[in-house]
Amino acid sequence: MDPTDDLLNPAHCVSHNLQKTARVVAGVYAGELRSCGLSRGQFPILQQLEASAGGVAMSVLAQRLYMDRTTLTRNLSPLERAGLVVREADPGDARVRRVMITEAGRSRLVEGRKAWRRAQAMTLERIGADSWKSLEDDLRRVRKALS
Amino acid sequence: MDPTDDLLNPAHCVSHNLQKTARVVAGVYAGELRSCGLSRGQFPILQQLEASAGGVAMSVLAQRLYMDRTTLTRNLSPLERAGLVVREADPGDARVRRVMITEAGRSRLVEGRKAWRRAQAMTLERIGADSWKSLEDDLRRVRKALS
DNA sequence: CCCAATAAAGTGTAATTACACCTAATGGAG
DNA sequence: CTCCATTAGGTGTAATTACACTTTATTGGG
Repeated sequence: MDPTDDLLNPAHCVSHNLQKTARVVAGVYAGELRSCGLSRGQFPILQQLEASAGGVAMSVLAQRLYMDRTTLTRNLSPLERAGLVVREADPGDARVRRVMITEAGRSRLVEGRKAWRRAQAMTLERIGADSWKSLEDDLRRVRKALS
Repeated sequence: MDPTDDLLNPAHCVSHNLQKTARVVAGVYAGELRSCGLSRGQFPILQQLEASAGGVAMSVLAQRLYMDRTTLTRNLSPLERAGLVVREADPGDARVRRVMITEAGRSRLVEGRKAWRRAQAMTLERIGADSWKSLEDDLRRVRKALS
């Protein structure tokens, strides 16, 4: 008997298991980040932008975040309204819009990282650092295998 | 040096790693389920309702799905509009609304499970069934540890 | 019995997600 | 140089997520 037969039961759904675990974990981070006015989705965007000197094109940023490009467009709106990022035309290619973090964005990130670190430390303590190390590798493998 | 120091770097964020992996995987399932008119979020709800004979209270259903109760309220709207579920008052407690799957919901689930099984088989083939077995256990442990 | 604490559920608002579709700019084939 | 396939990006629409707040019903202490 094929041992994967058991896994073809909806209770073992890869998508739903990841989804609901992500929801539970996101709650911890959202709770800490709220104190500095950042949402769980905004922090990774700013974090990625800080590491991208000179700005980065929408499509490239979306790929790095494993995010749909149109989702990123919507998610940047509140950040732009808050003055934490700017979008400006690329001098070499008029189709490209380069996204950049502002000074206000950088200083918000300083606060954000403190909150994030509390959430990460809290989470690691509860699930175990070693446990997370192997889980993180497994998740990376899953993304690589499917994209 | 504390080996968890390295994990306190935003690149190792538990929340974001789970979130982006969930997004990638969800794409596979959404692609297959679209053919039968169910979204990635609707399938687990119907699946859970089919296993709950006699209907189930909103709060209980939300807990079983590791979902916020108010999120569930919104997610049931399209399902109710489509006639796949009904909400009716509990005879014993007027505060409680029992959610039930309809006949139309059950027959949609028959189609949904075929689509789901394709997505699950496709995913397992790419990430490896053994790999998923241990990952599934780890994810369950994470949920248990945080909720 | 009465009322305050608790519990179940919905609503306002806003962010997150993404498919289908649209516009505009680029660049290569002829 | 022209034309059109390709690429970058935004918009319409709709589902997903969840906090703060409200409403309604139950229940337990006095």
